[in-house]
Amino acid sequence: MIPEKPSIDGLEATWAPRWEEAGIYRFDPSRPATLSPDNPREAVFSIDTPPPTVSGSLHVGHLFSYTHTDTVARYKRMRGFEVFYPMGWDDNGVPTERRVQNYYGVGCDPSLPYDPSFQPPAPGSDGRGQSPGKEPQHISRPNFVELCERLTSEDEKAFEHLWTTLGLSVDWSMTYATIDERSRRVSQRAFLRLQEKGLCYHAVAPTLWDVDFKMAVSQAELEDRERPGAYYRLRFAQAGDGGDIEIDTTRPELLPACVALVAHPDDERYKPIFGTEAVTPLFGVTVPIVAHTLADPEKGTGIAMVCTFGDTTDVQWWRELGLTTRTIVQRDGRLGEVEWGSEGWECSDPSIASRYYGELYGRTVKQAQAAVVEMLATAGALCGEPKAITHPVKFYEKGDRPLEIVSSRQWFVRTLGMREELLERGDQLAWHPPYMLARYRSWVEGLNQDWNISRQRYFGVPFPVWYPVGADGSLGYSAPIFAAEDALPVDPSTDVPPGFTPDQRGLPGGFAGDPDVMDTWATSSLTPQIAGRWEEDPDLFEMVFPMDLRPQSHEIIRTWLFSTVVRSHVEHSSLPFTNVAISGWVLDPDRKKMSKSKGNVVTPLPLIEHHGADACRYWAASAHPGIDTAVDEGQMKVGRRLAVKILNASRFALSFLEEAGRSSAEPVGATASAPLAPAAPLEPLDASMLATLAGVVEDATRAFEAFDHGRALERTESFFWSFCDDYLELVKSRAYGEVGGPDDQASAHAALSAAISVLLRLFAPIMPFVTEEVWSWWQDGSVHRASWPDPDELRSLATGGDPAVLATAGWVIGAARKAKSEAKKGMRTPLARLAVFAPASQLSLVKLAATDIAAAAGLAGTVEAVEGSAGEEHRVEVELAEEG
RNA sequence: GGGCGCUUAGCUCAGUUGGUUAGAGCAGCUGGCUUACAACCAGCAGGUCGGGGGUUCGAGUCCCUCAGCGCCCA
Repeated sequence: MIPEKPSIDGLEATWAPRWEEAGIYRFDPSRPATLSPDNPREAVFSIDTPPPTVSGSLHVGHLFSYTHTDTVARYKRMRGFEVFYPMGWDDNGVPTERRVQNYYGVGCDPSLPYDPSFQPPAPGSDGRGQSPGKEPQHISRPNFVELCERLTSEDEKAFEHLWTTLGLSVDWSMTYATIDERSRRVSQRAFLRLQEKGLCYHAVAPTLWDVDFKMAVSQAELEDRERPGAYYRLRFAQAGDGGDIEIDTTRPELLPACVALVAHPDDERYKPIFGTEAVTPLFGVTVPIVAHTLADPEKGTGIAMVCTFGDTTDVQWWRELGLTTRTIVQRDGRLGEVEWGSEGWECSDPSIASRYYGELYGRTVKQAQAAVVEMLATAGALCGEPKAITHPVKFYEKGDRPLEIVSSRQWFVRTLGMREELLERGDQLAWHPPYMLARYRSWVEGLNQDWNISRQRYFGVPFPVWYPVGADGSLGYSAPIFAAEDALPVDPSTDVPPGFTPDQRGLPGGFAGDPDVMDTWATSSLTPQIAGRWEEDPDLFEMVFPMDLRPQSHEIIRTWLFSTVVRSHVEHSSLPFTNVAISGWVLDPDRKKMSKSKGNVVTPLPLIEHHGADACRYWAASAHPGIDTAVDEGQMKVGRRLAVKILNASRFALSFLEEAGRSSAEPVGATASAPLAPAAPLEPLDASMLATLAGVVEDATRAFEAFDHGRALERTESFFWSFCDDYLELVKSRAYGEVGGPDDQASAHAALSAAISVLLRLFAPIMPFVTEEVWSWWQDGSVHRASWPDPDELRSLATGGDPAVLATAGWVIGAARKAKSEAKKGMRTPLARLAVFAPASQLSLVKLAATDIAAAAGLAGTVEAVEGSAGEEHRVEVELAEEG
């Protein structure tokens, strides 16, 4: 049944619930074995969905990149694959934790036991928690996690609403969250496996540290930011003969932590003094003068002071040169206590050093810098004026103050040792677009520290580890107690290790839980294992792993992609997925990067409400893989117009079938279930159109196989518009039965229904709503479970079809339209004469469609075909009929 | 500092191994209520393909170089 006045408005609300009810996107684990008994894996297309951070806000970038993936999922489903397309929620991590703390006015204390009767304080009226200054209520980690789960389930609803309105074809029965029980179990199991393989270790080491979050940060979470600074030139004394050495530093406040001076081994200026010693100004500490190739002779005076620790180069020098450690910066970013003269802090005069240091103790690094500079100036150890510079400073990507490097106990994964293998894995992966591999390679090549997976936070997956408490109350870090795999997931803050009783917690001879949680990437690096139910549903895991597709954006290649490759490499000796499709960023309409601080973030739902989901998807799908794209409502309007056109053109083409008295059950379309078999051979024009369409199907198929939905759409769309402008106009009269006989009319009807059937299926992955709506008028089942069009089937229908016939006929009626338009007449104006001047080969094409051309052009007589000599320009002469 | 990408009409972008006169949409202009569509349709106009050099019978496309923008890494 074709509605009288079809509309694209409201299709989302109609179809999204019907799809869910009918379960047409449900993954059927029994089907792959039916499709491919020898290797069920081959019948599956699995997608490692990016779990969005649910405590973050909805962003038009979500609409953009998830549409890309959905077009591929829909395409593969139509190709006959059983598509595994779950959704995940990334709730684990710092953003959620902060939100919960503010919202409920609570703080987490992992030393507290779980309180089953705990009720959260009422959230603040504005959702921002308790009144400022009020001391947060301290609660146990499990209680805190419950609050996080309560709040994130609200956020998840907003995302789910967006996804269903957008028409994502995910299987909602497979949804996971990165903090749910399975994710915790999988993360802990994978951690224990790392431990067994010796690929994970626990150590006190220099650690990148955010002084506000009071949390370790991994190399992957670093961000360089250009900050103003200054070079201060400090005068050191040479030990012994009393000469001076001048060094430039941007961090004079670390002078008390100086452990050496370093210059390049080839630097002639310093060669003579390598192996000798220098004395620090103010504090009188004797430090060695050493050589290392990382010292830059061009920088400052070419000799630098090494402090523990000012930056990652200091760490490298300290490690490779075997230097001593003098720690002054504490975890709160303030300078800690130092007992000058004690072991490790030997100096020429402890009382002087203590006096100077007294000015610095307890201050922030920034305050200490001002103080130390003043003291240096007074002491005459500062050479000249500070030289202002702008330089890159390392920050935690979510942090506000520069990172410090402190010594702390952390869990590390041994990634440095597997650099070569990881580079090989990157080469084995199919990258779309291919050049994104370079980002992975440059990241892996630049690794300079093992992956720190522990975070001093609460809302994350705990380490399944306890430590024995010694008789003196100290923790036995060298003898950690690991949970048994079959007990997972555990929370060591409430669960008790094997062989202990709850009352032994924290007591000498008892145990204590590891207080840290895993880095959020340590969990999300396992999304293929979590979604695929690793070791919990082996049949499923076999069918979906390694995943076929990992869609993601380019800024998390070094985090999500890298860490997922690491986990799969060490646990499964394989890639976690075979293809990665990288989406570009969405830029604001002025092509600027969107950010909250700029206030230019566009939210997606209003766009869908205004333009329709198909229109928004059209805009998103128009983008090519990896290319940054500006929000363009103009393109959405174009998409909306296309959707309306699909509706109207289909209504027109299909109306002939209804008029001819066919029911929807009859074989009217070239579908797999009902292949079209016309009674007589098709008219040349009809066969030409279908042959052209067969080529379009091939192009679109090739594009989708390369994950290039933009190209597939472009080819389909451009054919569709010429189909509407030229073919529909040419065939109209014959389809109405105004010209030609019953066979000619039947040919038109057959070609129209075949074309609409194919076009709807080509558009279905991109515009699921309007195509489903039209499909429902005349076909059984969902277009999204129909088979992808087959070019060979189309060609067999269009036997002998020559695409040139339609192209030529279109050129001729285009000339007629142009003549009418230039004469400022309406398109219905009849023609007195239409003559085509062209070589014989082209004229024969014109003759094949002459009747349709005459009818479409409004020509009463016949088309004149005049053979031109070779080299003569092809042209069409048109005379309009006299008025009246 | 090293690397990657981009630069084509006023705007947003196509242009797949080099091959007729470089395409589309939007915006603009001129027309048309046409029996699918006026939230529509038809037509027109608009480009020395970032600059320079090279390879080639032939370059938007390949090579070199320079510039601008963006990103990645250090």
